[in-house]
Amino acid sequence: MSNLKQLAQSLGLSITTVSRALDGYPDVSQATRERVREAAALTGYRPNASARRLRKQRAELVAVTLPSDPGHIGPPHFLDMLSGCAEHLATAGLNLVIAPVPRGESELDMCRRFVDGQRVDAMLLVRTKRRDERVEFLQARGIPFVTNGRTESVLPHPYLDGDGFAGFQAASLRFHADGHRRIAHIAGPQDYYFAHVRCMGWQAAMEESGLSSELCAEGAPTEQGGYLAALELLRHPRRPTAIVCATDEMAIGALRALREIEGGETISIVGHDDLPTGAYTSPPLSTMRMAGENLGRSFATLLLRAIAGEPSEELQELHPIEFVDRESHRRAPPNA
Amino acid sequence: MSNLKQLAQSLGLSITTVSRALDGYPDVSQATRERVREAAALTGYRPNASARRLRKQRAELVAVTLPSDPGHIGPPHFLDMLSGCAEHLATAGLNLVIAPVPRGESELDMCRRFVDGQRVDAMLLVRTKRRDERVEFLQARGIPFVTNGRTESVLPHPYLDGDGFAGFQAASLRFHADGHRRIAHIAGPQDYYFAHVRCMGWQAAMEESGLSSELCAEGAPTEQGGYLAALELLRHPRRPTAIVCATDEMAIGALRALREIEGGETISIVGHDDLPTGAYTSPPLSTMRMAGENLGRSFATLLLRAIAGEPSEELQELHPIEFVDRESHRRAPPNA
DNA sequence: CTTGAACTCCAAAACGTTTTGGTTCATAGT
DNA sequence: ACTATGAACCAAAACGTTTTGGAGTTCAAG
Repeated sequence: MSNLKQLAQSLGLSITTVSRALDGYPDVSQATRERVREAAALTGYRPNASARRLRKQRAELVAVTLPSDPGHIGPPHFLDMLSGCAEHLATAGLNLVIAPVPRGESELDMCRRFVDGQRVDAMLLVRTKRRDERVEFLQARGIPFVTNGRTESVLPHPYLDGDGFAGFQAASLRFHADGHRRIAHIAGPQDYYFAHVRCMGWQAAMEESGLSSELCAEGAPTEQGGYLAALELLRHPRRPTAIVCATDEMAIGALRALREIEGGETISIVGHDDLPTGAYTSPPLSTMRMAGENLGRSFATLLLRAIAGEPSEELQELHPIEFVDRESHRRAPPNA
Repeated sequence: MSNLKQLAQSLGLSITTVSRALDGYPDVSQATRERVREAAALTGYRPNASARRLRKQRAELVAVTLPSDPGHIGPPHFLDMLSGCAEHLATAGLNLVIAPVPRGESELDMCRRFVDGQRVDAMLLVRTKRRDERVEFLQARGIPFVTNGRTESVLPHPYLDGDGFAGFQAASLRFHADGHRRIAHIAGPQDYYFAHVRCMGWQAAMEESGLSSELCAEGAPTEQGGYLAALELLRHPRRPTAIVCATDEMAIGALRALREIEGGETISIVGHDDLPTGAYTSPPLSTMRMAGENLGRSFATLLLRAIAGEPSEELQELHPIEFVDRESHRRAPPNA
C-alpha cells in the first residue's frame, strides 16, 4: 500500500533521502534519519520487494528442488534441515522457495525455469547423481549452487556431504570384528552418488578383510526395495549373517523380510539416516548419520558464500559419519 | 542475461510486440508470433520475474510460516503436503516460500514482514490457535490466507481442517462400545485449536456415555509430553483402561510410560496423525488421520481461490477423520 | 573575502516488464 | 472517391526502488 513517495511527501523530504535514511547511509543527518525511521515504523512501511529486487538485480531467493517421487524425498529430518537453512538465509535477506518437480518434468527443466527467469540467486540441489545434469547446467550458466551430496563432475562445485565411504567401510569392518564372515550389502540405485559411494565403502571393507563381495543386492531406495533386496540375499545358498543397508528405509524393509524367513532373527543389520522410526522397530535399528548439528545452517552458509563468489574448492564440506548404536547390529552370535 | 530489448532488437520488432507475442495476444500476427516464440525458445529467454512482479503488482509468491520449536512442526507428511501444495501452486505461476520463525521473533512479526514488504500474494498458516493473532492481522490487512486448522475468529476465514471433534468422539465411543468404562484423554496445549477440539470430542463422548471426564491430562505435544501425561494418569487411584491421545507423538510417549508400569500392557491406546513410526511401535499404534489424498493440492486450490477473491465462507473444508486400525486400541479385555 | 571541505539533501536515471492508447496500412463498404 | 473496419504494430507510461552525480548550505582555514 504505502510506498516511498507517500512517505517522503508526508515528511516533506525527497524519496532519495528517505530511502537512504532507512538504509542508514551517512549522508543523512541524525535528526532526519530518526524522524524518517519513526515515521516508517509508524506506518509499517517496508520497501516493495519486487521493486528492490528489480533495481538491485537480485532475486533475494534461493530455490531447492524436491524430487516428487515418494520415497526419494529423504528422511523426516529433511524438513528440519530446510527450515534451518531458510532461517539462516533469512538473516541475509534471502528466502527459500521449495520447487517440487512435477511428474513429467525433469529437475533440469525446473532449474532452467528458475535460472532463466532470474527468479533465484542460487539453488540448492539434493539427491545428486554421479553424473548430474543439473550440476552441469548450473555450472555452465555460472549460477551459484550447493549440492547435498557429491557428484563425479570434473569441475569442483560446492557441496555438503557425509563421508559415506568411510561410514560404510567402518560399519562393515565392525561386523567383521564381531566375527561375521558373510557380510552383505543392500545397495541403492547406483546412479545416485550416495548409493554408489556407500557400496564402495562396503566393498573396500570386504577386500580389506579378505571377504567376498558377492553378497550385494540392489533395490529401490524404499521400504519395499529393501524388502525385495533382502529376500534376494536370503535366497543365496550361503546366506549372510549381517547386512549393511544403504538407507534406514531399506533396512526397515529388510527387517520385514527377516521376520518372514526362518532364522532371520539371527541376522544382524545396520542402516543409515537415523530415521526416527528406526528407534521403534524390533529390534531397534542400529544406524549411522552425518555428524554435525543444524546442517541446514551449514547449507545456508555455503549458499551465501557461493553467492558472494567464493571459489567452489573452498565450499566443500565432508562430514564424518557417526554410528548410532541400537540393537539390530548385534542380534546373534556370528558363529554360524 | 537476456531481456526483452535485446530479443526485440534482434528480431527488428518493438518490445511491445515481442512481449505480446509471447503472451499470446491476438493483436500479433500468426507469423510474427511464431517467429518470436522460436527466437525466445532458442535463446532461452524468460521474462525477468522481478520486473513482471513489479509491473503486475503481484509477488507470485505464497509463504508458509514454520514454527521453529521442534515437535511443533507436524508429522513427516507435512513436507509431502507442502510439496504437493507448491506443485499445484506452480501451475498457476506461484512459488511457495518457507518462512521458519526464528527464536525470539513471533509468527506475527514474520507475517508482518512478508505482508508489508508486499513479498507475498497470500499466506498459509499452520498450527492455528483458538485465538490466533496471525489470523487477526491478516484479516485486518485484507491479505488472502488459508489456515491448516480452524480458529475461534468471529470473522470467517478460509481453512482446511480435520473434524477432530467427531474423530475423537467416535474413537472414545468405540472404546466405550468395546466395554471400556474408564477412558482417559491425553490432551495437547488447549490454546491450540486442534488440541482443544479433540479434547471436546472426547468429553462429549464421555457425557454421552455417562462416564466421568476427570481422566484428562494435558501435556506438551511431544513424546515426552505424552509420557509425562500418561504417568500422571496412571497415578490415578482408578486408572484408565483406555487412553485417547491428542497426537501420535504423545501416544508414543504414553506407550513408553505404559511399558514402565505394571499392567501397562493391558491398557488400550489410540493416537492421531498416522505417523509412519506408529506402524512400528509395539504394539503398532492405532490412530486416525484426515481423509483425503493430496491435501497439499487442496491447500493450493484454496489459496488460489482466496487470491482470486472468493468469499471466505466458500473456502472452508472440514474433512472427516478416518480410523487407522492397528493393534494398540484392543490390547486387553476391558473387564477390569 | 575567498576557498575548500564537510554536511545535507535531491532530481533524474535505471532496473525489465506489461499495458494503454494510439498509428499506419490495407481492405471492404457505400 | 471517401469512410469504416480491422489487422498489425509501436512509443511511452507506469510499477517502486536504489544509486549516481550533483546542488545548496555552513563553517573553518587561509
